[in-house]
Amino acid sequence: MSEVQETQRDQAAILRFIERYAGHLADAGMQRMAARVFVALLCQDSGRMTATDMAESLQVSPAAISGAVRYLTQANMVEREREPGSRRDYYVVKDDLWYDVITRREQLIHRWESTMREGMDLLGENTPAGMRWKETLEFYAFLHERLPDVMLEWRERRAELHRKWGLGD
Amino acid sequence: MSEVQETQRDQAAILRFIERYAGHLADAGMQRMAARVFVALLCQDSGRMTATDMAESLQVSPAAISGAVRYLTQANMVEREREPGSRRDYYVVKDDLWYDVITRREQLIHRWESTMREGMDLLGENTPAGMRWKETLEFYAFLHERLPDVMLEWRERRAELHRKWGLGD
DNA sequence: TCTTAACTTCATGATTTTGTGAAGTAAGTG
DNA sequence: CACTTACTTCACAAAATCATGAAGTTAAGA
Repeated sequence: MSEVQETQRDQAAILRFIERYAGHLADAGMQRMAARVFVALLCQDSGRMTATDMAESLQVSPAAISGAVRYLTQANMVEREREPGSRRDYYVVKDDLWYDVITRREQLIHRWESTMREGMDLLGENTPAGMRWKETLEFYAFLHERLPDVMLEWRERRAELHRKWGLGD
Repeated sequence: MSEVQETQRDQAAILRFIERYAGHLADAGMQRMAARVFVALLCQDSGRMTATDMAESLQVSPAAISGAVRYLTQANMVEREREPGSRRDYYVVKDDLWYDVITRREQLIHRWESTMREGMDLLGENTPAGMRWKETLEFYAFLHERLPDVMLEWRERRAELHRKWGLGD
């Protein structure tokens, strides 16, 4: 036990952690494999991995990785990078990850607006049910209006933390 | 066409709307049947329905409703009410629905904290990967701290709208 | 007490989702 | 111009999820 270097990581434990946290994300509606890949990426110091690395460390087929990274890039949670003169794709998590994730999700919800408006019209704008949808539209408008400020506030807090942690922004 | 009363609702269209909006919620990770039941409830003037009503209007079995309302009550999106001296359960959506839904979801995420902390420790608090989880913990702490204010702000905005719409708060 | 209505639970079948292996495409490398 | 590596697509099988009917439970009402 004492012979193990302190900086050496317990890979098995990290894999279990990946499964556990990916499970949380899956509970919240994310595809399981995409969640695994995403969390695995978050556990890399570099925040970068090739598809081959992922397949190997998660013990799944390259095909599964292919599907997962398509989901993640479409959801804008991960970016694909290719070094010139190489066939190897690197997938990388953004620097200010949560800013992007939240902003994205808000945009998704914003696309439900037209459906809600239709519901309101069908039920009648001045009926109790119609007004419930009207209020819902107002709620999403409120979020759409207010969230950017809050996320900006986060950016400031984050910059401050990085200063404190000696990361030089 | 002109013989139809203006206040009469197009039930078929409303059912299609229910399916459509429930589909959005399902995309966001909610169980399909629970989403249907929830949206159906939102389309009632009273915001209340019995399980039997739901089964009938959505054309599904009582068993499916039973499962869906269990999900919804556990997720605190809907409340069960029983009138004394009756065997009929009414399910009802809260008045300030979105306040509760958002607050709930935030609480759910808060429960992931211990998992995240474990990840941070496994990776080493001072490694780049460990610091990413540290930052994530800070982000959720930020939300936990900031969201209540924002939702309170929503309550004020809502009260104002209700005044404008003549709903007397 | 017996009947009936309201709801739940459970086993089952159907559908959907997920991950795989195999085949295919594309792009560096010798 | 072949060879190899990196990745994607596709058909299929395994697994998970979903909704149902049937049986069970509880409680009101006769």
